[in-house]
Amino acid sequence: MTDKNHQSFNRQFDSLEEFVDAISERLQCPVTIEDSNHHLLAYSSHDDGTDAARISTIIGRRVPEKVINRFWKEGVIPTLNQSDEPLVIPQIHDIGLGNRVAVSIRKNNEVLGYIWVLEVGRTLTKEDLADLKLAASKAKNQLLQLNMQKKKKEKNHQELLWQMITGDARNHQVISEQLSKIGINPQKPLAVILFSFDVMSDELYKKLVYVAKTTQKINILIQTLDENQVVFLISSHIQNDFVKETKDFIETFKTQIRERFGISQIWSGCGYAYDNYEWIKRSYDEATKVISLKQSFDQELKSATFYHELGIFRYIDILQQAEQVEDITINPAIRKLETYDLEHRTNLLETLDVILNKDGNMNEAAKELHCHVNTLNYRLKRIQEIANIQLKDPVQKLGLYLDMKLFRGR
Amino acid sequence: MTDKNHQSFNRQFDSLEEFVDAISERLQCPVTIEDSNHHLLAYSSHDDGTDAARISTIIGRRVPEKVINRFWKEGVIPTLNQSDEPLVIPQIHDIGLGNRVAVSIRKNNEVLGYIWVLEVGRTLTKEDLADLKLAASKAKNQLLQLNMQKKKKEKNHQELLWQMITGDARNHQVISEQLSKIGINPQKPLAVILFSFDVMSDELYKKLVYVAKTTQKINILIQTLDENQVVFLISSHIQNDFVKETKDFIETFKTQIRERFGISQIWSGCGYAYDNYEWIKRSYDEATKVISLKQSFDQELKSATFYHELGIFRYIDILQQAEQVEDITINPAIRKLETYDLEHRTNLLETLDVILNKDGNMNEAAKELHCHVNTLNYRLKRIQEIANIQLKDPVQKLGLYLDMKLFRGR
DNA sequence: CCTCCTTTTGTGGATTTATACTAACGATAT
DNA sequence: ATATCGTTAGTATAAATCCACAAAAGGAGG
Repeated sequence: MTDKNHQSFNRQFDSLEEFVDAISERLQCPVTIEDSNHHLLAYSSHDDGTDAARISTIIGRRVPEKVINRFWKEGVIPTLNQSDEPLVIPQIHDIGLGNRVAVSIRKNNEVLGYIWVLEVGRTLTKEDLADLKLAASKAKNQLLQLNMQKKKKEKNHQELLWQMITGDARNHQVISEQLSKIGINPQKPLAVILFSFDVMSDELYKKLVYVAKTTQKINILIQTLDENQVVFLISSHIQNDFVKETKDFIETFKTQIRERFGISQIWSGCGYAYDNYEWIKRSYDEATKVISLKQSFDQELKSATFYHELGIFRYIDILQQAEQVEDITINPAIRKLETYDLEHRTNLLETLDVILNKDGNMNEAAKELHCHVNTLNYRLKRIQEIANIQLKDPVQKLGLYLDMKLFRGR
Repeated sequence: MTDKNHQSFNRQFDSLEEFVDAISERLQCPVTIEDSNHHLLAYSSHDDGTDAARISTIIGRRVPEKVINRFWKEGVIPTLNQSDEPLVIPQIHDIGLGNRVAVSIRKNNEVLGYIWVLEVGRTLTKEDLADLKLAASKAKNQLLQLNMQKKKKEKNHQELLWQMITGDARNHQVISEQLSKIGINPQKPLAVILFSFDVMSDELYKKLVYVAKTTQKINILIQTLDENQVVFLISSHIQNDFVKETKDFIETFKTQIRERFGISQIWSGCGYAYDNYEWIKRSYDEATKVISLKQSFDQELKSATFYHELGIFRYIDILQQAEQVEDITINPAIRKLETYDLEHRTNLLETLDVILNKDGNMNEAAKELHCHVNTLNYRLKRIQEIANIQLKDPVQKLGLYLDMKLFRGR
């Protein structure tokens, strides 16, 4: 490294832009600095050749999701996260990435961001790489400062989120103003998503937020941690797209958490998106209920993400409480089937349960029970005879369905 | 009338049997005496010729239901009830009735019973008829005495019934013993049937009990009146037959009340039949709930008679109460359809309701809505788009069904 | 052992249901 | 007026469901 360069990295920079230009000048290549979430912090201005990925990054002010994802799959980001050495990355043509070199900006073990150098026209020498490493260590101070501001801001955001979900902030107007004050002005319906984990740590939480924010499938306004639960406040565009996009997000999120960190036991739930911000608490409560009910009825609710998809199970706990108080007897039909099953070593009650779960679709039910459709039809006939019920009558059918669920809960 | 005869009717008779033999002797025909419910009280012993109906009556200790029914249809019994004149009834061959003469035994306007004279070998003269009328007036005293015993017995019965349905008598053993004490020893499951009327009077109550007892479709152990409601304690044979027979009884009962007294607004309900007599109160409560729910959901529950046939509606009121307390919002799907209906002058909400009531049977639903099946399919598709729901998912479908019912209750 | 009863599985044919495509109509906007 | 959209029906065809019947397997009890 030359003295000149050494000095140039040591001097005071007014801004990150000046700094990135200095690196670019030294290496004679386009340079980009990102934060730990791959959001663009600064990019060198005097760039002759730039690849598609860099253009997208600059335009979108963040690295495109598919690029991040690819870097994860290729092991690039994990490697960067684990060392402060520059990493040479060969070009990946199909997503428009030229040859580049990257290094993480870090304080001890915490990654604060990344410097990316695009190798345009030349290949970096060992000396260049050493200087790049030096530059990364110099960038640390700048990013630390930014990071502290960000953390402070986030604290404010989180406090507001807590006020909203605990019901402390009750007035739509007030909430809206406070959101504006901290730079969030959605003018859109807001909803709460929850993810619940078996274990939780500060480190894991950071990873989760990182993944959630980098999937870019959805607009996360505020996030926070509540014991083992991650709370996201999100904004929707149009109601219908919102549902689809959110489901997509949750799907991707879970997949990536599983692939990248090997965690597959994740419960998720999402409340309605409400225009009126008074109801964000309700959205949170709904998301909570989704999770707790999915934990109790994982089979029945495995395709449910939203509160409205809980269907009949929204009422289950109300009824269970009332049942206990009023001491209503178990439906005699169920009791009779139970007795019959015991006496004849049959499984009519389970059969009925499956039929009800499949809403009378005998083919599906037969598949699940590994028996012939006709067998199932025969059993159904017997069930109706024995239990003295009429499944053709929707009223009785629904009643039995509920009874079965309530019955199971004992 | 001869002095001899006159005297013979005036003398003291030790029993109704002696009395009926005296009439038979005088008229030279078989004679039968029934109480007001057509139960056999006495019959003449020295009978040469007897028709099928009389044999059945004597064997069964009461007049067969089809005979009673026929006499009502022919206007015989109404006529007898309205006058104290003997009535000559031509033979009705198809139910085995020969020629006969009947007269009501009455005290003022109250009918206490009937005397039947079978015209075997001879036809009664005017003089015979006058003597028969005299005999009827003499029988009054005997029947009045019987009637008073019966009423007293009934009072005891009713008191026990009240103890059971109010829960005063809690112990199975005790109830069973008390039933035995008053001559009822069913050793069978017992249930409560209720009939509720818009108006009620002592006279109507008597008529109702008369009809209920004479249909002979079911074994009524005790009956009583509770404001506008008639309460029957009934015993069952086998569970399955019980349901069928009871439904049959209720059907017949309502038909006859309508045909004979022109009353068609009748609510009915029946509780389970319980082995354990502690639960007779529960049977009563169930019957009460059947009636009140049928009054609220007459369309949905028009085929329901028994508590177990209430299906999902058993839970409706629990949920409605909880809804009020917790102030749960109306399902957004319903709200959206409502809005859409208003803006486009459509009936999607009603359409959904019918589809749900018909449990997804599009043909039936189309019939009810007077539209083409394809139209309905199209509407369903639109409904699912607009409301963002998925009726293929049974969980959502059931949830919506409940929401619609709860929603309607506002 | 056989017999009776329940249960399972299979077959064939009638009926119902699902789906795609099309014609037609009326309201609304251009 | 013309085009477009949402709506209603009709037809045709494939898919499924339903139903009656029969063969066969397994168990309980004599």
